[in-house]
Amino acid sequence: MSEQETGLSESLEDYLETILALEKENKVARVKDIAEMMGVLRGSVSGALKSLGEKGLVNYEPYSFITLTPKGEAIAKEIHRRHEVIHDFLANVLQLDPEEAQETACRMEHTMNRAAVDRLVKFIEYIHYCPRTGRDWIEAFVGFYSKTPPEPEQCQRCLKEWEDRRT
Amino acid sequence: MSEQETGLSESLEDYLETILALEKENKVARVKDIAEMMGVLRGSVSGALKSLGEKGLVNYEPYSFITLTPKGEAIAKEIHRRHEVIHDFLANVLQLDPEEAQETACRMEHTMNRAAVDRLVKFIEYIHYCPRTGRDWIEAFVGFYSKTPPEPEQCQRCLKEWEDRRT
DNA sequence: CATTAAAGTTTGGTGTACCAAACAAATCCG
DNA sequence: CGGATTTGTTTGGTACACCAAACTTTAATG
Repeated sequence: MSEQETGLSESLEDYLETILALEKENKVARVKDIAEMMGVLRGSVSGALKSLGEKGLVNYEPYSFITLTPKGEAIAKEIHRRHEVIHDFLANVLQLDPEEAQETACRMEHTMNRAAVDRLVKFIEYIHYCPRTGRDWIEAFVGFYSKTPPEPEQCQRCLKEWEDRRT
Repeated sequence: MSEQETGLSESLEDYLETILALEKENKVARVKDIAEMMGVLRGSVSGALKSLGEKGLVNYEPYSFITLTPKGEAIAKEIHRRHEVIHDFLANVLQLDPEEAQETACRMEHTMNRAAVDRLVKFIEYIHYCPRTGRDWIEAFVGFYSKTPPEPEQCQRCLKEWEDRRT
């Protein structure tokens, strides 16, 4: 019981997310595929499924295919959504390289609750919506973080160019 | 060995961070204070200190006062820095309420590595440096997330007001 | 300085999450 | 069909992080 709102451990949240992905890909999840996708042995999966089954989050009988219950699916989808939002921010706003964004999102999805992620969604929307920011403002961020601090006049020039583009 | 770059568990990272805080406050850390600050029993602290001692991160002899080694201090300061950066983003950019920002930062500090936090620092700087954004742009975010999506003309009005302020 | 209280340690036990490897069931296909 | 292969389960064991409570050391003070 270490986690955020779901009352599940990171590990169990990951299992649900993985099962959701496999359900989409195939129709059901198989122990072997879960194990491969998560990089654990099949025995570990059996244990986790027993636990998720007892919590009413997966439909699981030994030797059966595995599907999410409505409750499990709701959690899986929420975690997956958190992952995507966070990944979007890391990759497209902060512009971390793809691999790093992916890995970091995998960890962060268990540490930001719904309220925080919702606010992050709004923030990303805000950047795109507000006429003062948007795509080109994000792109200009690359120049900011990769070069030494810009001269004030460089900012003025950039600002002027932007104003010209707006007319 | 579950964690980000330090090779330490979240738990051990938290111990280092707590010891750093206590060193600042008093001169050394005491088992009792660590336990209180972290909400664990003293016995748990002894175990953690043994582990940190073996790793060369704290100076620790049974019944002695506790201080960080240079190596331990470097890690503790880096974790603390991550906490502060993340907290700043959550509280002052996303504008989450203080308690939530605090708690979320405590969890996130273990999931973002140095590169990600460095980039986040740059991003926050960028918001304040770039003449198109800055303080008032952040403040206007409140209006964006608390009300229904703004009308385009509302954005135009807001933009005009900003341009007027700039002259 | 001797006793008591506070601080620190140790031991045994819990729950989680994993692995390794022996085992059982299901499936494949000659 | 029926053995071989694959897939899934179980069992025993490790590591971590904690608690509860017995115990030991240190410190406080009458």
